[in-house]
Amino acid sequence: MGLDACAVPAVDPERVHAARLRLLPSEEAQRLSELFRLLGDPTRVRILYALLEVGELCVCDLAATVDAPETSVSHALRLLRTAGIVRNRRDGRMIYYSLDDAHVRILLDLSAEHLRHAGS
Amino acid sequence: MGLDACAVPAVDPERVHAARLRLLPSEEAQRLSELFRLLGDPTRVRILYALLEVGELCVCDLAATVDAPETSVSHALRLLRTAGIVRNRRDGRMIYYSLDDAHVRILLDLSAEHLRHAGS
DNA sequence: TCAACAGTAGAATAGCTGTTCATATGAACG
DNA sequence: CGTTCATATGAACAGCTATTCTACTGTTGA
Repeated sequence: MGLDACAVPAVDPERVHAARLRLLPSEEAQRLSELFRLLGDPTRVRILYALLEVGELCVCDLAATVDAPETSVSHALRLLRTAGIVRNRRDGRMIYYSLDDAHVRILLDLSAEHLRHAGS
Repeated sequence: MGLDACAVPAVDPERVHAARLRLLPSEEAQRLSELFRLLGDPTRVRILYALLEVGELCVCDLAATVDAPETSVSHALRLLRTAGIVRNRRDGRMIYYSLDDAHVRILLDLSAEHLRHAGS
């Protein structure tokens, strides 16, 4: 069914074929890796956990919380916002951020849980 | 309790203090982000999903499965092995890889599940 | 209207990262 | 032994990315 375009010689073609049938499509792997990549930065992870714990914070308080310069936090937030992971709301001169993705929230929750229980 | 070292002015110091108390330690944020960073590459994600589905594959068959050059796959596997995410086993001239981290397995499972159900 | 403030946006830079090529290891097999 | 096969390793290079500095926008309040 047109799944064979491998330029690499296989040792066990049968197993490879089975694997390729069950493997997630490369487009989804792409999207998933992009999500993980966004979580792959200490500042962004701390920002997300702060939002997970507190619910909503303005940029200034987020910066104070994760102890990073405001500009840096703002840049991080833009990436997360573009990806639909966080959402913002203006109130006066302040802009409040919060989580906006149930998927990510579960991922963070699960990971925090495992950090607490496992050594690694 | 020595949690205050923020060079950033806070608007709502009380909320910031509460957030800082509940925030995961920066060392754990570091480790967690390193894990996510390893998952933040399409080739590595596909390798891991192939192993998740099939259980065990040699480098050659992994390369055929994810359709990437063997050298590239080998490099990716070294990163994952160093991080304790995969394990290898020699059998003759072939080396078989498999998942070696329950935490990561759950993360992958959960993410695949959400990819199937949600649009994003 | 003007100054102060919260945040955004852009450019520049330095460090990291994935890929590729070339070479090395180590096991099988004649 | 020597060749072949499966994989690992190291170096080099190009592209990406996080950070910083600077300048800008939009809001408040006098």
